[in-house]
Amino acid sequence: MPRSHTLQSAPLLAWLRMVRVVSRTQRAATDHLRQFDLTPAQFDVLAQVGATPGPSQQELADRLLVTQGNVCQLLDGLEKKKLVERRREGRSNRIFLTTDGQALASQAVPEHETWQAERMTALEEEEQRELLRLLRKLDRSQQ
Amino acid sequence: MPRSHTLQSAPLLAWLRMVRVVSRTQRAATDHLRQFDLTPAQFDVLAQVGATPGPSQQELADRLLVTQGNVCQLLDGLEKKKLVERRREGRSNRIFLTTDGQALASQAVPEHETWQAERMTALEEEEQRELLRLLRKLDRSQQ
DNA sequence: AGTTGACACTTTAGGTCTAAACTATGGCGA
DNA sequence: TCGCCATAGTTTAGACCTAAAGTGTCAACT
Repeated sequence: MPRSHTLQSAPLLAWLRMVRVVSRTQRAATDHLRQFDLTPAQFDVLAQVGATPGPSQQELADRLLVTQGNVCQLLDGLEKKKLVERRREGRSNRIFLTTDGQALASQAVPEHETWQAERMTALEEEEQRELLRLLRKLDRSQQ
Repeated sequence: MPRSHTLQSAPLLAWLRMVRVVSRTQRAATDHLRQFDLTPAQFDVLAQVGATPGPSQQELADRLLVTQGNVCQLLDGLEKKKLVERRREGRSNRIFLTTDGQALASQAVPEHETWQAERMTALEEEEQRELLRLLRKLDRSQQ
C-alpha cells in the first residue's frame, strides 16, 4: 500500500517496506515452486499436512490463515492431482498425503524452505533474530 | 506460508511472522476502507495519484508493484466511479483525480494512514526505526 | 509514403481468495 | 422418536491479480 508524500513516519514506511518484501518474495516463490508444479497455496497445504498429518479442513484453514471455502477448493485441486486425500471421520474430513504427496513433499518442502531462508541472508544472524523478535511482538499485538 | 516442524530457523520463522502480519493487516484494512467504499487496491491508486498526479499507467504499475493489466482494470473501475480520469497524451495516458476523487482522497488517505500507523504502536519508536532499517536492508538485497 | 519496431495500453483466461448462502450430519432435549 | 441446532464442509458470486496475446500509435528508416 503506497505512501502519500505527506506523512512519512517510520511506522508507515516500515509498513510499505514490509508489503514490498512480502509481495516480491511471494512472486519469486511462485516461480521457484513451478519446478515442482505447485502453486504457493498448494505448497502450503502440502507442507502443513506433511508436518502434522490428519488435520480437519477447519484446522487446516486456521493454520493457513484462510477460509474454509478456500481450503475446500485447494483440496479439490490437490485431490485431483492425487497428492492428498480426504478421509471422512464423523462429520469432518481428516486430510492426509498420498504416497505421491509424501514423495513430493519430502523433496519440495526442505528445498523450498532452504530457498526461503536464503532470501534472508542479507541480514546478519543477530539481525534476523531481532527482526523475528519485532515481528513476533507486532503479530501478538494484533491478537 | 507455513512451517515444516523440522526446520525452525530464525529466517524461516521471521518470514512466517511477516506473512501473518501482512495478511492480517491487509484483511483489517479491507474492513477499515469499507467506510469509504474503497477496496485496498483502489485506495492505493488514489493515494498514489493524489501524492504525485499525472503518472502514466506504466509508472503507476511500477509504483504499485502490479502489472499494467491490473492497473488498467483498476482504472476502469475507478473511472466508472468518477474518481479518476485518463488523459491521453501522445501514446500514453496520464492519470488524474477528478474533483470527487480529490475530495475522497483528502479525507481517506490521511485517515487511513493514521489508522495504519497506529497498528505499529505496539512497538516503541526505537523499535519501529529498527524494524524499518531491517526491512529496508532486506528489500534492497532483493534488487 | 510505406514498413518496421518499440512501446503503452487493453483484453482474456485462469488461479487465488473472501463472504455469504447452502447442504449435510451428528447429538441433544422434549 | 422427532425436531432442533450447532458444526463441518461445499458452493457461488465477485474482487484481485498475473501472464500472455492482442490492439493501437508514434517514430524512424527506406
